[in-house]
Amino acid sequence: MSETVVRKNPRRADAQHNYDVILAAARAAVAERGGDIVLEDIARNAGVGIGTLYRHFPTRQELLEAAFLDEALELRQRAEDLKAAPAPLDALIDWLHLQMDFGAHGRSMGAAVMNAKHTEGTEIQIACVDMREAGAVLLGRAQDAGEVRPDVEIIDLLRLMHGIVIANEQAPDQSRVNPMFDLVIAGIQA
Amino acid sequence: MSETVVRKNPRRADAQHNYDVILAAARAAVAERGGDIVLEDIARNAGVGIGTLYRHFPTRQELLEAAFLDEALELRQRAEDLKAAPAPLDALIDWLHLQMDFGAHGRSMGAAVMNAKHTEGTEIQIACVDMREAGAVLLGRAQDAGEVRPDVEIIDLLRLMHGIVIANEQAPDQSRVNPMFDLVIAGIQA
DNA sequence: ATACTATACGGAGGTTGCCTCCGGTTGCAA
DNA sequence: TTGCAACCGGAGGCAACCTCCGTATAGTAT
Repeated sequence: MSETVVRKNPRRADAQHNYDVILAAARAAVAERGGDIVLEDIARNAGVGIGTLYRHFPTRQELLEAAFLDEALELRQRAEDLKAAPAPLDALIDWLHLQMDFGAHGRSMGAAVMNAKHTEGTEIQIACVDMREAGAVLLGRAQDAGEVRPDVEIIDLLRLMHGIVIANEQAPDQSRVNPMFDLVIAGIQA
Repeated sequence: MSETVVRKNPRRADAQHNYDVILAAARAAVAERGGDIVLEDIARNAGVGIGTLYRHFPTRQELLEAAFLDEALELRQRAEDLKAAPAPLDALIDWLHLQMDFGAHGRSMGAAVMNAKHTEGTEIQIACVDMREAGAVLLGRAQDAGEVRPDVEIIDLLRLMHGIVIANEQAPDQSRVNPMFDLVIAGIQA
């Protein structure tokens, strides 16, 4: 959750410290308010000036991406764990459920994490690709087992999970989430 | 597109005129910029003060809803038209495609139009309910024909359409939209 | 035609959040 | 210890939101 991120060209100790503190504050804020965080609040909670925040995270997007890095890593790990599960389709389903849970404050995460189209080599970009590839393995297993149609692609599934979350985000009742999910699952089965 | 909206307690002629002009400006803006319209631009283009805009549309949401009223009406009409189509499932599919096209600038519309949970009796609320019910008829026909599973609900389909649109909104390539759509369609079939 | 008033107009200005810029500060290597 | 590259931080400019209230006028009553 809060391991110090190591950088290629090492920064000064104070800079690294501020980076960590800001990131921690951002994570806390995202956890409770979702993606519509107020950057100046983050800075204040972190005990740094707004300028410092912007130096470390030039865009709101970058801050969000950094805040979600852990989630991407964990989702990848969960996929790894599920590779050994006996029922490939169930494993895939479980993992897709996790996708929705993790992206619960979805709008924010979605844009940041779902697409790995960002500047090559970013930590978050790599993490996203890894996560997606791990998911692709789960999908592949289910396909090899003949449980899922071979033409289904992991990116579509991930985006659908994301779509389900945000389409229900401002709805008062979350009761449609599961039916929608089941409908998608029905759609991928062989 | 621009029929004068009649109101219960008639307003002054100048007020009605301004209402119409503002709405026209809002529709134009929405058509080209999507939901992230700038209210002061709308007012300027309409040739009224910002105060006047806010009197007629106290919240951004209300303005958007009013701007999308036509689309909801047209979607309802399209559903009516498709009721006579020979192939029920194809008719449903066509209509769902229309949903995506109309909601193309989706984020804005989505919240406003997809849910009919707003204050009872609003024009837009009624229009949404009507639209959805018209869609439900299409769905029902496909179900009666044995082409779609009987447990599918129209609300889930609409939200999935919405979800597909917004999940792809910030993606550079729209190429996943159709696969995702097809996947959903596969999921509803009997 | 005139006067009256409920209704409507409009924009100045307060608020919030975004982001930049640059004078001052400081870690750290020599 | 010193010098400077790296870093800090917040003042301030900007954009958009929204409110408030003095002014204007449509519609009506006389």
